[in-house]
Amino acid sequence: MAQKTKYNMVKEKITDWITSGKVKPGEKIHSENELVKMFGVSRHTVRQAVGDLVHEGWLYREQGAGTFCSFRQEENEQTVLPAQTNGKNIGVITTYISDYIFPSIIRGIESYLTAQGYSLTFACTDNDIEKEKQCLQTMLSRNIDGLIVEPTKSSIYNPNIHYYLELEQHNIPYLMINQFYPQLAPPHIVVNDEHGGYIATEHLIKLGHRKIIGLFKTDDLQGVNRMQGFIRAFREHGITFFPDMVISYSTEDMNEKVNDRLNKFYSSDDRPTAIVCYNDQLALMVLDVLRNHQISVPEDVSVVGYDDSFLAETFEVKLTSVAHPKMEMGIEAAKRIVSAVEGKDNNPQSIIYEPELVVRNSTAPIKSKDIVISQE
Amino acid sequence: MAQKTKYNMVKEKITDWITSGKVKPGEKIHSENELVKMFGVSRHTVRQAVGDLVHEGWLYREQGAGTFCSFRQEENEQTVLPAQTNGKNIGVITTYISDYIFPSIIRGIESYLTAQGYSLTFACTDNDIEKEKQCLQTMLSRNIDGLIVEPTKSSIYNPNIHYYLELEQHNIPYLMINQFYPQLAPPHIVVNDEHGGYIATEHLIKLGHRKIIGLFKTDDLQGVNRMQGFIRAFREHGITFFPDMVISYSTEDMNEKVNDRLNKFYSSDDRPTAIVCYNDQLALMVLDVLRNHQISVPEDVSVVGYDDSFLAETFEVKLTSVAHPKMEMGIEAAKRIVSAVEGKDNNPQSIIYEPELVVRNSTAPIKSKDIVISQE
DNA sequence: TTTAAAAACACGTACGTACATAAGTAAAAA
DNA sequence: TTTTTACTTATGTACGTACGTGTTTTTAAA
Repeated sequence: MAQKTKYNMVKEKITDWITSGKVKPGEKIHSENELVKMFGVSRHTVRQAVGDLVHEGWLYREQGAGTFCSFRQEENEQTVLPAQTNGKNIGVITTYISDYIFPSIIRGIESYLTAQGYSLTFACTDNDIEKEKQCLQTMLSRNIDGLIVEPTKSSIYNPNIHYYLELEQHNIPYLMINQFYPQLAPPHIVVNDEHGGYIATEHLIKLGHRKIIGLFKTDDLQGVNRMQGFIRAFREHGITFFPDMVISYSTEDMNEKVNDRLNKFYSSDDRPTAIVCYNDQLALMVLDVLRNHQISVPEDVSVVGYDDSFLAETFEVKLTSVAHPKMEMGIEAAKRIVSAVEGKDNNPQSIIYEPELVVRNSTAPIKSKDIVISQE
Repeated sequence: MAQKTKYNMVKEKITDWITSGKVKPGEKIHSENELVKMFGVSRHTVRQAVGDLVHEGWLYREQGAGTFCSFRQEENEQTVLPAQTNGKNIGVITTYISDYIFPSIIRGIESYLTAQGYSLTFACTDNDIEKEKQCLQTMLSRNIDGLIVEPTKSSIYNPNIHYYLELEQHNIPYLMINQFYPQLAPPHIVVNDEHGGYIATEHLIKLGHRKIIGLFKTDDLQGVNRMQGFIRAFREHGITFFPDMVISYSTEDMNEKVNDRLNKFYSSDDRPTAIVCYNDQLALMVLDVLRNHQISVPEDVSVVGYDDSFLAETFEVKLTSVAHPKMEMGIEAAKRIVSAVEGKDNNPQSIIYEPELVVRNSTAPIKSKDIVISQE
């Protein structure tokens, strides 16, 4: 993960010496000038590398004598924060708690943390940047040892970046779930939403549908990615894509916008034969609108949801939906933050889950009368 | 102490700004180039000074934006754990988080606590007594200042009572939500579930139904109370009540028991004309079973749910359901625990919300052919 | 008015030099 | 042999330059 700057490469080499046992605690490492010659970099660069390692506790310097390997690398992380004897505290910040999908993630996190004797401090932002700021401040002023965040409005610029930088300064590990801010490039656990949008759309294309519309929430990256997968499916299958086939909305204008556009579509003759939805909850809304127009699913129109929530199973039409491991993601997030907090894994790796399509009754092959002459 | 090197002098000046309050947490300090001019030193020197202060936790840098004052300077001088001056910590223990109904209560609690600068430590028990014990232990070992609990399996004897007694010993206020252990008689915020069960049943009786069955989860007091209301409605309207009209189940055997009994009913000739459900989620299950038997709602059978959740509104048949103020309960719980923690109200009063019936499309007057000769 | 490109700005990396200060070493003096 | 001195080597401080990368503001175009 560390960028491949020269000083980072020097740092890596030196830490390698230590971890491999080539240099033992208390032993002198090569002098700055020697390192300059060895790595072919300037003394400034060597000093930056060594200086960093001194701060991180790997080495210590003695003027006039040399630079030496530290005796206690174990205590690297413990130098800043005082030891909290019994069980640590992990912060969790999410956007919505009422959304039917988050409870399973939070439940995953909670179950693992409690089992480990950790406690969980919780806050949610309602997808409001001002509230996110407040939550981060509260978390920082508490003695949290790690943080799991679902970023707020991740598709637009986020002004709260410096709070995350400060977490790094204090050596408090954090990871992002569901989405992440590209500017920070933190460890993250996400679903490959682009692929999810793609397979949902591809499924419909393979059933013969051409007039497919997509409904996506675009104030978070999840929605934007699903939309991109939607569009890619058109391109890769050589199907003409018209911009008005995508309806994007934000949390605030969801109700009006989706209703309006959908009603417009189904009042005209240019009716789509399939609809890809941002999530299952939206799919329910769509089904409700369709019912009001006396349009039956899947006979007249196919509908695909996303999340494979319990809603997909309990509805009158069982929803075809894109599935991803919700609870596992929570557990995995908890596991990684715990091992990061315990210093077992200073640079947790990211995971990208590949979603899968669960086909149910809401999608069907296109009816012969609806087939349009291919325009390619 | 510090040698009078140039970079030490720059460091001193900058820390002065912070300690004197000239620069507040989160505020930007002068840029490196400005500092160069101000102190008449080179940029290298400024960078060394600022870099040191970043490592010491006074400042943090943001590439492209500037250098900012840190939010937690407390750690610089701190020797012991800071006495959590700002905002207290409230514990919340619930049974299930995935149940569609709890998120709104938790959201109510969270929104109020965050607005008050409080933080929320969360745990859930999965309705398991062993886990409840663990959660209570964790909460006690943390420095929580108040506790909101939804009791686990409140209808059977609870072996964790002494943890609550210990809370009282430590003068940590707590209150129970949704249910409460009668043995403790703590302040509680609940819905009058007995009345809820009563009005749901009364509604059906007034529509002419006599063969009414009730499905209730009886491992918590909520379900037991709703069932008692169900039975009282029969008695008060002078209608004979047969014990087999009630199907009681527990969390574990819900799926089999409900399905079995319901299938048995609808395979025989002794079909009920109305069903009272423990909650909306169960109502969905019931609707699914009915669909499989080609029984239509509300024409053939009326169904009443409980909770008035979003499920009631988005289904193909809009559910008649018993409504209670979910989010308000959370907010009210948070308000009361906060005033208890702040000593404004040492003995918070209990609230009992009276539920109301929301009539939608899933209930209808009994069809004439189904009317049975009254037996009174 | 909105949007997009360009410029200005701020921190990040990397090179160079010079001299200071502390520690160890070897040669010279006591 | 011991002590002093000078030299060498090591890190420490401090100056300079240049260009990279990301953010913010300004400007110009649509």
